[in-house]
Amino acid sequence: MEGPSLVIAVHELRPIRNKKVQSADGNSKLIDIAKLNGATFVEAQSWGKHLLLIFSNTILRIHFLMFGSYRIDDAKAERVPRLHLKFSNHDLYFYSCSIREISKQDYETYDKQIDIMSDEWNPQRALSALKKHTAEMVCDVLMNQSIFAGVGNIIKNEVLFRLKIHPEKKIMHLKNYEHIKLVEETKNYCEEFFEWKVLNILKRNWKIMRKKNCPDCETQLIRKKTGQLQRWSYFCPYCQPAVTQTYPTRMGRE
DNA sequence: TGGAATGTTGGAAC
DNA sequence: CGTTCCAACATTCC
Repeated sequence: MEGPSLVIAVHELRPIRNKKVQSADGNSKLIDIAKLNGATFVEAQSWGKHLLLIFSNTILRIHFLMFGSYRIDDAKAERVPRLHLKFSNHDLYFYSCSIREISKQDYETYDKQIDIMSDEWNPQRALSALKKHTAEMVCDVLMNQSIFAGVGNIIKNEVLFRLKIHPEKKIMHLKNYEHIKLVEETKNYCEEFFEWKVLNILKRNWKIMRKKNCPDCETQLIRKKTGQLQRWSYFCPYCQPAVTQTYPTRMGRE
């Protein structure tokens, strides 16, 4: 789950704000579930890919990783939730996610300026951070959660295609204007991701993610695990040429 | 239908 | 002891 989806989660949890936990259960091992009984759920907040549940007596940090999910009322059949909270008006379920309790001090170290979905997100900080990671591949830097908190693999691939940048290009090999575009377009795409996700039309707006051919030139896309993170990159070898590579022949032309 | 995939972590290995 | 690497986890989708 990527940053924009977390913002949606926060919104969906608004009706439960300031409600008392009537009962709590689940199979989460790392938290003291009993402690939540009788506590008041104050509100949810997000930071990057973290969902923070603020209670009267503690703060839980939820990370959905690849397969995590949540449900309001509509429990999944035959599945034990990591955490289930019963309120007077709703039931809240979290599945296959990582849940941890964090301290007030941990909470205060969250820096909104690097959360791509925050109103306080600071593009200048991201830009100067790029200059500290010049020897790294752009695919890794975009997914670096201490630079672009909330950016995930979908956003990475879609942004790089929009900018026609090869995922394995090093930051130092990008032009100055490309550095600026990278920061700007990542924010833009995140906002669009959010809108599409709300309307349930995210996937149909993917240009390159899990596609076979380039939407612009029909060239067969490359699908490769790239960078230190070894996450799947989808890219067009024609539209997003590598630094040293010679341009491949455009499909349909010789 | 099996394999791929919106991700991070903890600990082994060096 | 610091850094790097990789297995583990878990579930939906096509």
